[in-house]
Amino acid sequence: MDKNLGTIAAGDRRNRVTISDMADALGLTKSTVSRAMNGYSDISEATQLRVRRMADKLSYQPLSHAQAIKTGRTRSLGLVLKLSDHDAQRPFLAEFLAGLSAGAHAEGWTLTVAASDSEADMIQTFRTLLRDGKADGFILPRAICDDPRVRLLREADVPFVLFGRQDDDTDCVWFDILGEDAMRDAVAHLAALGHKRIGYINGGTQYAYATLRKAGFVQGMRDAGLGVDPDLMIEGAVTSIEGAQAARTLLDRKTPPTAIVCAVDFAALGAYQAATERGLVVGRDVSVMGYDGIPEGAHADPPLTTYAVDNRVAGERLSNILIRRIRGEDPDTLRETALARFVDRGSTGPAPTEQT
Amino acid sequence: MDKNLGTIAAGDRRNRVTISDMADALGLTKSTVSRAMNGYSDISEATQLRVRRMADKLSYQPLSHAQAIKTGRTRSLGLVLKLSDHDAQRPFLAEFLAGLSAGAHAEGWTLTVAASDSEADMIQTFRTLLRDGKADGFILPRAICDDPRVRLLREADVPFVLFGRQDDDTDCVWFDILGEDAMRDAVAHLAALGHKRIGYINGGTQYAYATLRKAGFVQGMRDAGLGVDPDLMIEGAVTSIEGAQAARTLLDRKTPPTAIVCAVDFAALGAYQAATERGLVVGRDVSVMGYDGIPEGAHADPPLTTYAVDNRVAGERLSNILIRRIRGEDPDTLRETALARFVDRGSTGPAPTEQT
DNA sequence: CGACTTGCCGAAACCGGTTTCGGATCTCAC
DNA sequence: GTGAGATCCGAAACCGGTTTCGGCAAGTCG
Repeated sequence: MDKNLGTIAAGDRRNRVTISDMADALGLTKSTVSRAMNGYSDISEATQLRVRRMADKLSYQPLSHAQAIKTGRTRSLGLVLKLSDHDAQRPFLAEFLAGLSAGAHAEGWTLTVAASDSEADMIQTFRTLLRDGKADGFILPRAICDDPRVRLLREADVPFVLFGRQDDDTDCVWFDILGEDAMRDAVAHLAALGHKRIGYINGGTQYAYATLRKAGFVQGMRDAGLGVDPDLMIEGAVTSIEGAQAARTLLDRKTPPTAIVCAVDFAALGAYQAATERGLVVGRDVSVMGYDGIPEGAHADPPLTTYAVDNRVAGERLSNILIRRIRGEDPDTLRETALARFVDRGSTGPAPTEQT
Repeated sequence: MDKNLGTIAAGDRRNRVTISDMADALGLTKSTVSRAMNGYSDISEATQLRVRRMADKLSYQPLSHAQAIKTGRTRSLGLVLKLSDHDAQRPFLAEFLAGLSAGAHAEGWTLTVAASDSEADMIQTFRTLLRDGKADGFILPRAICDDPRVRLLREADVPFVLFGRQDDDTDCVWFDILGEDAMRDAVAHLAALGHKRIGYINGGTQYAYATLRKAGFVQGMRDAGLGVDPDLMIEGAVTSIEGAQAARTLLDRKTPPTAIVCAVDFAALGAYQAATERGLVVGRDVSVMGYDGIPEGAHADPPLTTYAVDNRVAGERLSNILIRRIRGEDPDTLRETALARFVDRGSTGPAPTEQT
């Protein structure tokens, strides 16, 4: 057992075990230790093993910024937040960060976070972070169509991973939740309850997910043998205000829907309000389903039936994928998806009997 | 004008301007350039100026991890989030991070973020980050009484800055919002509306702010010439559930309060629910005031009157203070406070006329 | 049995900075 | 005119790693 386990204070920076200590302890040279640690094939298996064993006996880990000066890489992942997105990502951010951090930490990496106000600012932030070697690759949350970040990083040949999918897959890895499956399932759920006129409130059309979820909804309608009425589909609601507005439009149609599927929970909560304004009881007079699993949904009245996304796991997977990408693994093996979890709460019910 | 402004891509890591380039361009040696950049007094004023001018002509900035290998410092700030806090800090996190990042960026620093599940894990995270030189100092959000993080960092002699205040100020710098002033002001506001029986729902007692805000409330009551009734004060409500519970207790007293001041917005929203359950209309039958300025408050019915905290500014100030602390400025000049902004919305009204 | 690989490791240069040490020049008093 | 300081900068070592290059010993082949 190592006895200096207790004194891991600041002074630790001084009596940190270095590669020279390793070399001395093993009777080898620095270069051999280094190449052994990095798995070079010109070091014998036996020596590699001996070095590795000594490494975790002395709990030696190369200083990332010491390696960086030669290799340019610091074992850190970059995350650049865009402020205008914040309203939307607010509920997820904490868990998402926790996941990212956990995924990075598991491999001995760290997470560098920056924020930017404008898009131009964001691009500049990427460049600075890269130039100063503060990040070896980037996590890009909220994939959007024809993403400027993707363009930048691709042409700069810098590794990145998307949260969300992208049309052009070349050299592009991602993790995503199958929102389209959720939307399809939502329709099936409602159809099973007897609903025939089902409205759909989509999210921001600039985001990649919007197209997918909408397609999922349409597919669900087809699967259920229901007609798709363009008049019952509205785009671009990501806040509860926008959701309320959209729901008002839907509920004021001549033949209003008996159920509304929302691509975003916030919009669904807005739909609650629109329904209440019209004297409709959610879950009885009109069914509402959301997607995201925001905590506010659980406390709404009635609790919102939705598809919950595990943002912690998403973060973990994203970090892991990005690290493997940076290490050079084949992009084609680095795309993952997961399913949203159906949370059946009180906001859906049997279709009200017709009484035109 | 520099012509390679367009090619700031990844290759930039190669044609980055180094200290040797600087030395060549100036006809000096690396050591002179280095000492000039760092303001050593054995370099003449004239030379320092010449070097600095060339530095921003070539836009030279020393590579932080190259300096780190000798100095041990990487110009990066550490932030360790504790997961169990997340529910509470969720609404603020995005803006807080944006502020921290902006404050760091303004000085050419970066932000390293980590998350931890347990407290033991958190301590370990601090140590790892320190040992690997991933952070030169830490921002500690949510100051708590007898903070274990403070103990650790203090004995390790690592710089840190608190968001919130601490009893023991020695070598300890902080930024804080004067919550006690807000609470005092809230009482004055209500007293001016004729309220005499005012309830108080405090936040988590382990947090430093709870003591302060409570004291502010008490002071406000005294200032208004009102008696402080311990039966109308409840501790430890940080969620809307806990707030509802506390408000129920208050509203079910023999002589219930006509107004309730909450140390935390979430609790105030819970109070809304408790009031509604009892057929009371918030803003008419009972006044409610909160603190924090969460966005949900603005959309509540009626919109919550509260004291808004600017978490972006807080983050900015915290970064700035920490950086100056790391640079060695006198701690006594590095403590700042700011005021919460009163947001008068619809949740308060004149005290109902007595009708016992 | 000698030449040619091959496997394995050491020596030394290098990365981009910082820091110690010492030496050249200049000033000034005596 | 000279010795003592003071001023200012260069030379070189150093930090903790990586990488290139070359050499030695063992194995292979004709």
